Amino acid sequence: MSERERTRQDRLHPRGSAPPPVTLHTVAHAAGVSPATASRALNGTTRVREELRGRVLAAAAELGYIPNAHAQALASASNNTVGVICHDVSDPYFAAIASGVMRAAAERDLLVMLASTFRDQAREIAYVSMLRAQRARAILLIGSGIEDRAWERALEAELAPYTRAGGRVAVVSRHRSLRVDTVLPENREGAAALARALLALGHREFGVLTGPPELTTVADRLTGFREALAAAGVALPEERVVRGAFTRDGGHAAALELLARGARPTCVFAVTDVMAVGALAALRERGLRVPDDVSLAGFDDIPLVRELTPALTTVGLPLRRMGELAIALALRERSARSRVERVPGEVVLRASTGRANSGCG
Amino acid sequence: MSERERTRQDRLHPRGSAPPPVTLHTVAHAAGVSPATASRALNGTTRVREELRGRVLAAAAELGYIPNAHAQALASASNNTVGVICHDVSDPYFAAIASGVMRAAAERDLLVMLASTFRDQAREIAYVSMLRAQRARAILLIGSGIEDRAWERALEAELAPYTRAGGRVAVVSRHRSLRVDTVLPENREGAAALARALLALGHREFGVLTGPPELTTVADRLTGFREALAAAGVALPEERVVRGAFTRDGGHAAALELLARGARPTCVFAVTDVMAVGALAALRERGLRVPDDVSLAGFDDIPLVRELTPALTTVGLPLRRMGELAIALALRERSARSRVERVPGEVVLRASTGRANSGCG
DNA sequence: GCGCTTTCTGAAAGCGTTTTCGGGAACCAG
DNA sequence: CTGGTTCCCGAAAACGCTTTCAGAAAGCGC
Repeated sequence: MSERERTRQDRLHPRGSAPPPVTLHTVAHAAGVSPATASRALNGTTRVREELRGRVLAAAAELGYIPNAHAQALASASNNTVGVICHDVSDPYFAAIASGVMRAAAERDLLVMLASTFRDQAREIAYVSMLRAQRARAILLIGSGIEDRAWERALEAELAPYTRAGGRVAVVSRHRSLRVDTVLPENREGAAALARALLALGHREFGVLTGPPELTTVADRLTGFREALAAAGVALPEERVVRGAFTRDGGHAAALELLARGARPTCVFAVTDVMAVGALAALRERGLRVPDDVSLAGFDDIPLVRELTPALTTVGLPLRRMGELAIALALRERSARSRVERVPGEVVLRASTGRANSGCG
Repeated sequence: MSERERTRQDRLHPRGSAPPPVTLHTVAHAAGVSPATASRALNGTTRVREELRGRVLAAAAELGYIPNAHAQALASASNNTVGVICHDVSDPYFAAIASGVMRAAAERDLLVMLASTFRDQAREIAYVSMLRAQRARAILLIGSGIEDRAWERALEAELAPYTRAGGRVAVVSRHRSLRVDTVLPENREGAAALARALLALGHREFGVLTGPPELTTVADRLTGFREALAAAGVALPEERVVRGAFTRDGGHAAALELLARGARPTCVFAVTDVMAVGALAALRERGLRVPDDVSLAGFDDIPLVRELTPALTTVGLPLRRMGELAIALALRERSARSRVERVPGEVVLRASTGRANSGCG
């Protein structure tokens, strides 16, 4: 080891007690082979005499060698990380999907870099950029699709060079303005099915709690619900659909607003379970019993709604599954056209909905 | 550009349409400066003539240059990622802490690599190893502390070279066998305070639903609860504390078992909210009204317990805050001794607990 | 024993940055 | 003008790995 070689290390580990990092070079030296052979022995890319192979492995174990992923990535231009950008990890809906992603990633020995925009759009592009810098093998966007052309264009511009360079992109629960692989719940059909189920229970007077209309998830569910009602000849006056933030408190506020408008529906549909949770609390506060006075339904079937009293009627989505699908899609053999995996929702009737009660309010 | 230079690129981007990656070299060339100057202009590490600086920045923007994080990490031996290993991201308790970590990381422009062991110990060490390979600036362990010497020793052996090489380690909600920075809820004190509050409500007959005893979080809470009862001269017979899995269903099963043993406590304490959720369902199934027939209390104050009916009495922990603290701790000026940040729990009485009812069962 | 494959191995180039080092230009005082 | 600073900038080394390329060793038929 020449004198020159030490200078850099000294800089990096200024403390006197700095242990010399063990590199492939160290291992190779200890095993009495060249770094090239050591690399081959460790990675099994090429045949290497069994004896040497053993020596290398032993030396590596002995020295506690851990390859430098950065050097590997740099040299081989490959990498076992995927990036995930999530609308809001503290929302159970996205958390469940993310959890599915992580499980699938673990099975494939991938490391996931998870970022949450916490509902701040600007961060999304910033994160894409960071993940590009990391040369993530794939980038997954979970939720947060927004109908905003300028915005989408900017995002697309950021993504385009990435895919052109071989990166994979997939989105989950986000509308399809981006021409990438997509896992999409059948929001419209699900909401329609739910509406039909509620109609079958005899409901005719509905109230709807919805989120920001530029979120296409919201828009689709609203559309599906509306269409199904229309098909049955049931009106849904505009003042009966009230918009709130896409959160528990948003649902709470929206429900209050609905009642404040004097509406006395026999059934309330919140476009997400999270909003339904808030709505349930709001209805209670106003002295309404669910489902006796008013029925309540949500969408998503996040785990917690099963624990509510009454348990919430909703449209069930295989959240974890969706996350797994996204990874599978992104890592599958590359195809020219973007694929769409539609996942159906299943109406699950629970105690929060009952037969329509003629007398309410 | 010599002919030689193209060969590598061709291999990496085999498709004929492969665009030439834009590197620092490209930018420098376009700006008519050397890569060294381009690097300096971009990073602002050294003064560089304003005019050149402008040219470089313009060229970078024009070409859509994104630095290769791997090359940067390799060259500078620094890195802006932190690794987080979480006991189970799909558990609301850990998810909330992780969410705090992510928020804090975002503020510091750090990328987080999140891994979940999904309660499988073996994965923990494997992940530490992967994060070491990534040269993460810090590694955070969330939960999953287990009282198992052999195990802890193995983990310690994996961590030691990492910290020696300058890596930071912090743990959250995990007992202190590892000599690293720690964020620790005051489990014992919290449980004791809760016990006192319950005693004050007149309860004398308790049942306890607990998790795997080797999880020190569980053990500490149990101890605290027990001690407070003992201090008040109230007995807690062994058959009244039943052990279950550390999950919703574990709580459910444990509650059933408690009743099956013929116990008819006036108050049940589940060592975690998640278990309490299952317990609530179980009590209901057995026809017991909460809190009229039996009171129920948990620990953690995860968001969902506020939505239960009745809302759950529990010991509140600043979950997000704990995650933030962990990052702050890990990134703070290095100190020889490991620091411990103790976070107190606050008893929050909600509707699931009432005054002791002489007649129960 | 001689050429010709077939295996395996090592030297060295290369991945895309950062940082050291030294030199040239510009500046100031004398 | 000259000598000494001060500032900027470029050449080149270094980071730790993978992979190409070619050479050495071994096997084979003749």
